[in-house]
Amino acid sequence: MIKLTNKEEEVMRILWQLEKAFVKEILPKIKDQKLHYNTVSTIVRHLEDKGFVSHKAYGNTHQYYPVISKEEYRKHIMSLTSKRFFDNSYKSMVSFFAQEEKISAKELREILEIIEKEKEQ
Amino acid sequence: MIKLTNKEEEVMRILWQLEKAFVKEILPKIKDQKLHYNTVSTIVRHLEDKGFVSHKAYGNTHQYYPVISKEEYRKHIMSLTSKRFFDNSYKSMVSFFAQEEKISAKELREILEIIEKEKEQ
DNA sequence: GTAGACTAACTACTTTTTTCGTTATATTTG
DNA sequence: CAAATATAACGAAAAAAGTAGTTAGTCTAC
Repeated sequence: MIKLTNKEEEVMRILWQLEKAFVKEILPKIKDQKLHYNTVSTIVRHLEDKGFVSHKAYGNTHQYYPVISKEEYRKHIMSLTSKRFFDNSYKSMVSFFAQEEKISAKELREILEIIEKEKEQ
Repeated sequence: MIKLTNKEEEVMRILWQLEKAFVKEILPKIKDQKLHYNTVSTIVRHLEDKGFVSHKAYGNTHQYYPVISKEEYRKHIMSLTSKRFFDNSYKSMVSFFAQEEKISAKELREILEIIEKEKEQ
């Protein structure tokens, strides 16, 4: 999977949230910064070139939607992150969260319960 | 904390691994690509400007070492990632790993045990 | 001490990413 | 249909990141 630039990733997150959107709907969702309409339009077209989004045309205006799902991309990103910072071990990543108290024993137990239930079926 | 570029991050990972290094020791550790000595030297100096590394001079040559620890940076990166892709919830990140079978029930239980042991003390 | 090897600093060029002006086309309103 | 408005596409400028040549200084070995 091709790496997205920062701005491309930001627009993708907006598209995942909105599910489908016109450029002018994406525009006000961009944080920290007021971008030009054409800037966003260009970014979206780049995303289309890279195969991350597609569009449905209504006359002259395009409604864009994700082709790559948030789940697929997350998987890819987390795989990179685990490689880069945790010796490719998700277990050590989760241990790290536990040590940093980003996740509690209670939450871990809740997740465990869900897994075990699924196994039974 | 300032965001590092891709190459800067790669060099930081090498410095975290080596703990301290001269440019010529970093050079052969760079993957996928043969970089020019000066390129790496420039990257390291950028890292110094950004406050991520410092150096000890031996005459004219500099031995560089991390000032920001791997743990600090990981914390920062994981916080960003959880915000961007998991609605700021580490629990849903870990659930995601479980669903994708990146981590097993057994491993989760092992982590749990460690936490609970620590609590007792 | 002088030639050769090595290094950091500086500088400039290249590539990638981000930004937006211009244009052409379509749509809406009167 | 004409004027006003909106949009996509294009293209190019600006900014950021990546790369490496040149220079000047230091060290080493003769």
